[in-house]
Amino acid sequence: VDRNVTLPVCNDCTLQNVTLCGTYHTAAQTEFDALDRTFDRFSARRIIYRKGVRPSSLFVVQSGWAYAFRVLSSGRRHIIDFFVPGDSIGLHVDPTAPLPYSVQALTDLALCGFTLPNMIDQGLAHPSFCTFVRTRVSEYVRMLENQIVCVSRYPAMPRIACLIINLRERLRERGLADGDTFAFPLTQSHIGDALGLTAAHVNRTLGELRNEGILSLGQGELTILDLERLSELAKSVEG
Amino acid sequence: VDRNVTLPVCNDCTLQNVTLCGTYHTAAQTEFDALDRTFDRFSARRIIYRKGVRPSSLFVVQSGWAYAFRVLSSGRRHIIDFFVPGDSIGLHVDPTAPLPYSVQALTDLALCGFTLPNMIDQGLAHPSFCTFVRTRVSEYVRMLENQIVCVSRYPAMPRIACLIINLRERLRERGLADGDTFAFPLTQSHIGDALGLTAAHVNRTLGELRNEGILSLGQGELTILDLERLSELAKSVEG
DNA sequence: CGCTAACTTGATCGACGTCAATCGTGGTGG
DNA sequence: CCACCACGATTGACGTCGATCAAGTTAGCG
Repeated sequence: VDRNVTLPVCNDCTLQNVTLCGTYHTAAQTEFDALDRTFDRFSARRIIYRKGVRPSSLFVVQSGWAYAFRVLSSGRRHIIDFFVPGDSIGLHVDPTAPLPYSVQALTDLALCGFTLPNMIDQGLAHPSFCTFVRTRVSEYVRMLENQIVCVSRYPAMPRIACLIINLRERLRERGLADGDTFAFPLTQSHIGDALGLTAAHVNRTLGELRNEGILSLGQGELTILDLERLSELAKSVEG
Repeated sequence: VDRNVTLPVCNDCTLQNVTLCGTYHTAAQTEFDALDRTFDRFSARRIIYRKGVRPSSLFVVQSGWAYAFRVLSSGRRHIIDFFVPGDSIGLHVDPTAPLPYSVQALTDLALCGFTLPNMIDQGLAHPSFCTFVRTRVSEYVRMLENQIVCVSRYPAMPRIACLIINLRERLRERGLADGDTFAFPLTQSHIGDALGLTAAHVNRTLGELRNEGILSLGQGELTILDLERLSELAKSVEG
């Protein structure tokens, strides 16, 4: 963990319009400046939170990807959610309870950190912050509900299509996609562990998508070649 | 829908210690009494909320069961959650957004209703109410995350064991279980639609549980005969 | 005493897991 | 510069869980 003394300037942050901290900063700048703030770098594979600890900070991802996961009693890993730049780590959890999952850096990662629970408690006094939190949480709940439908009822192809469409959406919202091309650091194991599939089967399914000319994938970059058909595959999931 | 003029007296409510409204009532009785309150009865199978509408009331279940569901494009139903007495209907959703699911009465149902969003907005001024809401929501989030792991990684037996153990827990918290016997109005289709299984397969799996002497089930009542082994089957799920 | 919803059971089939081997590639040390 | 290694991608053979389809059977209900 590399903790810098010099904090980045929020006004220069390209994500300020989509982040929790940006919302707070806009709502009450002087109060925000008084917060206990850090800027941390984690290298890929580094564990950021370990399941069972009480979270001490809320992190906002500035760059890089991370993911929340559990290790099942069978030893297999289950990935609950991915974090991309702009996302908050630790927003949907009860800050007074032990974390129900671990969080690991998927790529090199830069995080803005804020001490809990002060940050939330103070922030909630501001309506715009409050709305932001409520919206994110109910968005996350809807996402989880969708995910349950997806993994419990649909075969591999729509699950994968759905994951890719969702990530595309999130990355585009944050200005991190160049048309239908974007960074995609997930391995096939990550995809499998997130969707309840084996890496072998993910491979076969991705192969099919490539053969059909629906997407191309390599060098940590994904390009959707035929959004029409990919959406078609994914949209059976929407209830 | 049968809307009574005479409201039940909260002080007589056997669930007041576990409900959202009970918490509010305790925190601020006169303010609570000024709320716009209703008491509604729905007969079994009646639709309470239809997906896509903006919820106008928050309901607290006084007696009976309900469930939240979506209809998939294939025409199949997916059950997202069950509501038992003491649960709030409409607590985890964004009250300003259209509902992401429909809600249907599973048995005859009695609900205490409160107009939204006033009830939430006013209530949040009280710390105990606020804590209650936050705890319920993060509980629900944890439950959804568990459910994703459950349905995406485990075969039918642990899924069913897990569902039964969870319902047992919730009913016991509310004093609605007589030892390990409790009301169980779900049909095998309900179970299947909640767990991503077909009714036929649920039937075979329940048959196994019965043959093994782990539980008995009939007449809308379930008895856990061997909690030890049932927990064993379910606990592979805990991450 | 029909009628319907729910439960039960059997036969067959397909998607996906498992296991195992191979290939490709980037990083590392000699 | 090259041998080596580890991790990820790829591919094949085979087995299994649960879906599907199709009968029955039971139970509640007017």
